[in-house]
Amino acid sequence: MTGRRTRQLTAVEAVVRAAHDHPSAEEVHRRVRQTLPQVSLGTVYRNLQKLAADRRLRVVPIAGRGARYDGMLETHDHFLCDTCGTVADVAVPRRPGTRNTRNLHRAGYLVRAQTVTLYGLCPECCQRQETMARPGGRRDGHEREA
Amino acid sequence: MTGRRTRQLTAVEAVVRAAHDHPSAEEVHRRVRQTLPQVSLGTVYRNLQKLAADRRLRVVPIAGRGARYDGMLETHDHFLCDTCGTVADVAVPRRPGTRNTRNLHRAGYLVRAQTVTLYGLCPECCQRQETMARPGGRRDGHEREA
DNA sequence: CTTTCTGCAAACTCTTTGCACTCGT
DNA sequence: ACGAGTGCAAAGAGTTTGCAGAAAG
Repeated sequence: MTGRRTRQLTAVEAVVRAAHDHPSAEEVHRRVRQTLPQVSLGTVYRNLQKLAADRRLRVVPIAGRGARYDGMLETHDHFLCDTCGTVADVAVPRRPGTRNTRNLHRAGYLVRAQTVTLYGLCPECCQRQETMARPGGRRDGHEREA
Repeated sequence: MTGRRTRQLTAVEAVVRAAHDHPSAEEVHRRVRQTLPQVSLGTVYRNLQKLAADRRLRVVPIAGRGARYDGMLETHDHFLCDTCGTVADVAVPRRPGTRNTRNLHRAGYLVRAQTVTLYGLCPECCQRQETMARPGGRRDGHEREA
């Protein structure tokens, strides 16, 4: 499954690895173009897929709208802001024992990886909401936004 | 944000609540039609959105392809099979307060919910793969964490 | 030289939306 | 009766794919 090392593949991997935000495919395309101005979006998608299949990057699925890509391979988790939609890397320390998945193993599952995803408000949005919260005004956190 | 109780809304909620698999919007539409034959897909989407906003169901985002809906509101987690793509409810017991979201709170995050998603092979696919693995046959060397 | 990969554009899938009409309240 | 909700169909967003030509091995 190794395939050829084309400059497009190399560039896509470099971009994802260098990115500290969690870029969408379209965003990766934009960045790759700074080096290889005429790469096509289709090629970016193909290479992202290939890298994901080879486990050289992670795919972070987001509700509704498309996926995000994450070059960080070490174990870490994600925080998704309800309001602004940004994805942040967070460390949710867990015990190394993986005692939790033991009963799954017994049930016949083969657990390859696990992700913790947290939902809520990021510091910025949290503060903004606090500022808007006025006595008498009722607030409730509904995700919307586009 | 309550809105009107239309028969479409009621039917969509009933279907999602009754479902034990994790149906896609299209699948929900198919099922709702058994009761209300001429509901439109658009309406199903609108009602699924509304129910999600009111937190009367959960949205389970899947990589690449569309979202799945889950009527089970109690805390539980999901297992995604790498091969067949099915979503299964699993119980990953955790200690109530012990998760270290405390440092996130300190950092200014407001954590509303958290999900654990496990990836790997479901019992069926696990067995199928075992059967195919022959001595001398190449191994697909993707062993990663647990 | 062969085979895989690319660019392009069209096709596809999933989801959202504008509009006129319907039906809860 | 008023306006939120609906059906329909068309538009949007995101992703995949067929094909002729380019380029990695």
